[in-house]
Amino acid sequence: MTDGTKNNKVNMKTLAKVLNVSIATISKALRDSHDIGDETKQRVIETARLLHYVPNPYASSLRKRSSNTIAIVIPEIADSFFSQAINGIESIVDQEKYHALIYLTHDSYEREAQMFNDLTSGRVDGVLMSVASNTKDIKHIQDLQQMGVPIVFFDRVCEDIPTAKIKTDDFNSAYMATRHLLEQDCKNISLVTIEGYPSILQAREEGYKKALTEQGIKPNDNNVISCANKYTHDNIAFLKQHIDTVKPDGIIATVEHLATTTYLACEEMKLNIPDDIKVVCFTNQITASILNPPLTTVLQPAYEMGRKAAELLFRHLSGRPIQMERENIILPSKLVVRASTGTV
Amino acid sequence: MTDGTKNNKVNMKTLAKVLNVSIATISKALRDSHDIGDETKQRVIETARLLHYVPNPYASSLRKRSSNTIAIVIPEIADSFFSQAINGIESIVDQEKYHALIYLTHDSYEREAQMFNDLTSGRVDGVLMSVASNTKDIKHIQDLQQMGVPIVFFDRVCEDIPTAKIKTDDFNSAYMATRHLLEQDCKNISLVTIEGYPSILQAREEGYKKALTEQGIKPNDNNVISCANKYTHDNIAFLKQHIDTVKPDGIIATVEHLATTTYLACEEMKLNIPDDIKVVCFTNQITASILNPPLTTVLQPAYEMGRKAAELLFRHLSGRPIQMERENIILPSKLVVRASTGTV
DNA sequence: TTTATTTGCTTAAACGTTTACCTAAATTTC
DNA sequence: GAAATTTAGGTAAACGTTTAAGCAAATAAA
Repeated sequence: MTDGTKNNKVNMKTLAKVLNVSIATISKALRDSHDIGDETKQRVIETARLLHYVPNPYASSLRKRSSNTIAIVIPEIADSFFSQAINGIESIVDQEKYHALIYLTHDSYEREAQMFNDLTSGRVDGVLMSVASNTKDIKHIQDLQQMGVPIVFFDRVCEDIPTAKIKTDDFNSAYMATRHLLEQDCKNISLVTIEGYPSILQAREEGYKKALTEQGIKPNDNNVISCANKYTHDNIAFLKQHIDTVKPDGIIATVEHLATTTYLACEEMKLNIPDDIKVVCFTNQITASILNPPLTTVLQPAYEMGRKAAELLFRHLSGRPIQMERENIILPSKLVVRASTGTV
Repeated sequence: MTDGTKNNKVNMKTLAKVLNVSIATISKALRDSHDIGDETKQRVIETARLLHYVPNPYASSLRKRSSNTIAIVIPEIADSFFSQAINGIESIVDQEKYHALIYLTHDSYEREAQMFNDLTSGRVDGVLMSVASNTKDIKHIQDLQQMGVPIVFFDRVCEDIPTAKIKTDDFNSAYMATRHLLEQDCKNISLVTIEGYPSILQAREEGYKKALTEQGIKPNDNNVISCANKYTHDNIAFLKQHIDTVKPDGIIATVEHLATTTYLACEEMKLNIPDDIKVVCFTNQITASILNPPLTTVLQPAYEMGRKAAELLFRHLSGRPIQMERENIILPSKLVVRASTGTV
């Protein structure tokens, strides 16, 4: 049976035999080495094309001790921020003719540590990552870095690792969001966040508190509620209970999936947004503008952050390394005001 | 300077030296070969752990001619369907201790063909893919398959390639969606779709037409409008013009980003959904239920499709290959009725 | 002319595994 | 107790590249 089994793979040996030159000549010709004459180069390139030669990446990586591959390590993917960030990353990876391995930690430290241990093998030339929210012990990250693998953090950075970081101004945008609610006459603003506390959520909480304090409002721990970090009905019930007891007139939801949670909780409680309660959410969902009512959002520059992170990594990778730890870039988020925080 | 340069990498040679055995013994011990005594195995495993030995994947892949890696080739990623599908895929990839390379075609045949040409190198053991909408020439796919690389299609399948396919019932769900609109008394239903026509959109169009025909309504080409396949303001203008001239009382939007387009077009034209015009959209966005008004959707089993596709691929990969071309799985989509198609 | 340099290619080792084949000792079988 | 088998390892080749080192012929410099 003439089935599709891995057949007649053409490699450098094949080309060498066909052209009656050495394997080294093939290799050098294809890499456009100065060692090889123009005419020979042309002949090699031509027959390589003719025979559909494609270099074996594993042989090449083994020998060169570099893989033309990076890892993208993120908590989750079904999230507008991360999928848009990947788009940004991909735009650079593609341009650099690199390859991207994708790893989801599901926000678990254990998985993250395990993945990092694997990456220790030399599988990738660099890592772009958003750390898991419950990662406290950072030894796995330090270990990988010590092996010489460059890491660039984006969004959920790890402050204790000296390397490039692409962040957005979480503190400030939470501050602005809270200010906005205060200006809309909210007196009792709750922050709906998630447990585990990645540092960005910490920053958002602090921005929120700063805005309150500035207005002479003493932040109350009862106004901060921590949900599970996934979209679940339990969160809705939990939030309803919070609203019932604390009776906030404004809510800041710190992560994307809490938008739906908040809206559904309000709907079930027959609370009108924005009349009874005003809502702002950190989200990149394009549907924000067609929600009921349109949702005021803190929009993160996801694509740009991914792109910038990748750019930095490749700048470090190609040519001489740069001083990664000095790159600490903050791209601004944007408060997009819509009907959920007032009459438009 | 004691900086983090690729240092003291511990490999099998190191272990062999430390334990005073041959490299072969190390290799066999770690793979739990029958050739090695239990005591030696333990010693090897122990020191490997102690010295943080992690096998070099490139050496291993080169020698074994298999990579423990698959490719995920999809048109785009900032789309709920695809990101949820990736979640499903990842659940299996992780379990099988495989690695996943991600490639975005941006719906371009040229990119897709180029990627497939690269994959010819043996970089991956298998491919999970959703084909680009403008892919007509399928030689690149055939070539890869002929090299012995198994391919599983999901969602946007290529019917002419004999291999496993995971689809959803596009024809039927479009039929059901149209029926639903008809039952809600729509008389003039438009289909808003995209140019390029992947086969699934073809199926959706046919389901739509079937439902109309059944009700004695002759499908009119004027009722089918093709937008650009990305979220753009031009699409909104284009759709507004369509609504203005054709005056549909029902709209079926065949891809996710057209939901926002449709809602915004209606809003700008001061058309009330569902009173003036009813809307159904194929989308997996969780915000559908909190839109203004909540959107009736055709919800695809994205996670399950990704998972199933990966399962099939790995069933083929591990153990004896299966008859891939006989696997043609159809997972049902679900029509979730909400306020956008009537009074709830 | 002789010597130095450049050009264009070859040889062979290396990257870190895996595995077919070999071997010597220990054990079993008869 | 001799022969057969099993056990526990070792040797070396192979996977497909890249590259340092070498070398003969051609060219340039002296």
